[in-house]
Amino acid sequence: MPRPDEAGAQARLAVSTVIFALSPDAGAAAPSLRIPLVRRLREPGAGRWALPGGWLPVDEGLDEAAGRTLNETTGLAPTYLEQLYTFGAPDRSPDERVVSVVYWALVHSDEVERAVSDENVCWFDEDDLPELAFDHLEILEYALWRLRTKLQYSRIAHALLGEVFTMAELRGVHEAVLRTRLDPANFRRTMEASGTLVDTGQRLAGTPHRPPALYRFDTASARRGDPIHHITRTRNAS
Amino acid sequence: MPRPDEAGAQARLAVSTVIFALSPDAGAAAPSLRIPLVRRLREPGAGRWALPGGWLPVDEGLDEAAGRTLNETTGLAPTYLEQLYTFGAPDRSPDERVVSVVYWALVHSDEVERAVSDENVCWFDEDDLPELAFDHLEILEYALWRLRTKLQYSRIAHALLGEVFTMAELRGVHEAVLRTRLDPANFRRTMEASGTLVDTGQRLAGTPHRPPALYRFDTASARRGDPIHHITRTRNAS
DNA sequence: CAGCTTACAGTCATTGTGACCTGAACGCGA
DNA sequence: TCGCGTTCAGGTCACAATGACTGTAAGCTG
Repeated sequence: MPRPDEAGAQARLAVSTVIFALSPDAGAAAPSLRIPLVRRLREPGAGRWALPGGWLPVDEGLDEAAGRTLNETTGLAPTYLEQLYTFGAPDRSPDERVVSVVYWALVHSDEVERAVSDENVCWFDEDDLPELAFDHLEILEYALWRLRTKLQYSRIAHALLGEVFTMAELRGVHEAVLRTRLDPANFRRTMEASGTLVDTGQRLAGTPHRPPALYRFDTASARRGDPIHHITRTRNAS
Repeated sequence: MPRPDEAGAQARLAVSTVIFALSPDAGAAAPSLRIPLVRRLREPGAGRWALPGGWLPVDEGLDEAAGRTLNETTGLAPTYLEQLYTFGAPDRSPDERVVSVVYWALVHSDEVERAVSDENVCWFDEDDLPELAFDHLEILEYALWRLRTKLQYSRIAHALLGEVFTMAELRGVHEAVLRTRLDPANFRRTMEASGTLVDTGQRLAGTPHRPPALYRFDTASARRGDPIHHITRTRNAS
């Protein structure tokens, strides 16, 4: 790292997070992706919706700042948090130069109901987004692309579900994210071959049909691939 | 983007780049990956080797700053430049808080000879690295992982070669990066099926054996995949 | 021209995957 | 109680992709 040449004007560092969850109405219809946004109260961009975030304190790490600001503004505790990209075009904010380190997060569907529900914090459906502030729409679309891409080679769908889940629920996550129908038999075969699922032995009772098996994600087998470690928190209170 | 809560201490923003090229001794032995590093002249970390980079000016974009600092310190003009990751642990620099937006770049092998050759700018072999300053070793290893991973699903090997190349040269790039032997016939079949190569019709004369065909990369077919656009410059003078 | 090396083309077996089928297990209504 | 419908769960079949291998063509050297 070089030495500061001058003590003059400098870009400000912000941290923002794109949060994904599934719509809780998992009853009959297919679930859809939802994203919480916060309404901006101050200029620039007052009134518009924006990604939750905040300025980076001098003594806080990037991952910690992303998790904290996300929790402070939405009350959510993510199960998956990963750095997405750093956006720093000189004109992305009208007044001053702002560089945003953007993260993306996945939260359990049952966590959504415990989230802050405010007139300034609102959940939007993936294809029913409002007008966003700054370049946040571009950021959100990039995060969506990354989620869809990573779902196909990594095993992150469990981060959108609860502790245990049925094969049909897991398939529903893939179908909702990828926006396509998947063959139940082939999906089962692929997931069982991946070795990341553990059959709990339990079965979900009360269904009008044959009770499905309940699975758990094998945390031991998930530690390969990306060398940058991702935060996979157990839920903590805000 | 929120409003500054205080005008107090703030992290400084730096931009660094991990540059990859192949060793020019493409005569007989297999080429190897080489990385240019610069010697730090000032504290902290004076005397150690570090990634080329510099502070981010207020009015310059991230991509532009990465390309400029890379060119100023090494004299290189990269053919491929992509953002890698942003490193911002609070203790990664001893004195002040520094957040580094790190890029990775590929340069043509013939570009290496035009590069600055200084006692403060030196090329190191991939497995003969010196002691690096700060967390730059961790950064470099992550960039290496990304290069190896991306080479297998994207077509970026041409960025390490010249304008035209033989199939054996292209295979040599893959073998050098992936550190493994590849079957010539299967490699040819895979590359021809990818549709990214164009036969120039010319053949490389002067070889002691059957003259190989010269290929060119099909720039039109390379525009798919990652929605974040990468800089693919034509070479420009420093 | 013999002999060598590399370029390039083709074959065969294995594997992964999409499409489809069949039986099993449950609740529900007649 | 007994079909009956629905979903779970395990299987087969066909095709594409790929690794291992063999064969032929085209240049140079002695």
